[in-house]
Amino acid sequence: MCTLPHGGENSDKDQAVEESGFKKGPWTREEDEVLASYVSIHGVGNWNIVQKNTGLARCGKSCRLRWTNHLRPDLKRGAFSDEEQRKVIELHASLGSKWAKMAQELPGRTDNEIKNFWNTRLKKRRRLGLPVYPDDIKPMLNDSEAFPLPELIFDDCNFDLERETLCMPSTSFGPENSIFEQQISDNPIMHHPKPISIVPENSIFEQQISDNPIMHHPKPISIVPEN
DNA sequence: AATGAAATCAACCGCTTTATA
DNA sequence: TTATAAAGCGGTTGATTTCAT
Repeated sequence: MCTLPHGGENSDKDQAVEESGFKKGPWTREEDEVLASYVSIHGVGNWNIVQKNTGLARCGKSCRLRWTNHLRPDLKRGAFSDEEQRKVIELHASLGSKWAKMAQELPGRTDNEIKNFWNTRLKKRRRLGLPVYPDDIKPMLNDSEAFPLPELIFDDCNFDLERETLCMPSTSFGPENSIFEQQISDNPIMHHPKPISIVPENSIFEQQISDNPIMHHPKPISIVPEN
């Protein structure tokens, strides 16, 4: 593990290299290029030897995270579509805070993205006193599992996904969830889509692919497990 | 235009799970 | 079977950006 002592950072964060020899903080374009090139040749995994083989001053954990969240060629980027938002809500209702599992159902999205999206949304809606779920989605988990913080939640409100507005509050919610189970079987959105490969416009990867011949990936990477 | 608040995003930390010798 | 390393995961933080006043 690349755990580092607290409070030991240099003032120049970008250039800071800790006692352990590993650098922290934002990745530079050059570091991204080194890591992406390495992965294109050797594939993913064995993150701890990346540093040894490339000279990157990053621990394996940091390399894995950077690849997973930013350099993977199949990442979507950009705002979540209405459909994706809806799916995140549905998945959260059924899984709770299982971000990695949720990411498996949303091709091109990372667990970190989904987590950030959800936390932002949750915070906003709590502040506005709006229900976390639209009225047609009931959480399968009990309140404390779905929402660790104590919270007054209105339910059975008509929720406009686009405008995020509360239309008509009525009753409180309970743990019953038969409606949701029905939705999973009825709703085509809930069936796993096929993995797609997208290279985001203006991404580092796009540029590398066009600039660098070794960036033509020998191994397609799927983030969605085969069913 | 300046400023503070809110939102967003990237990255780290620490714990858990899985793989391997 | 056990110990260790590696990988995975969720929570959290802090920097930056955007928005409102």
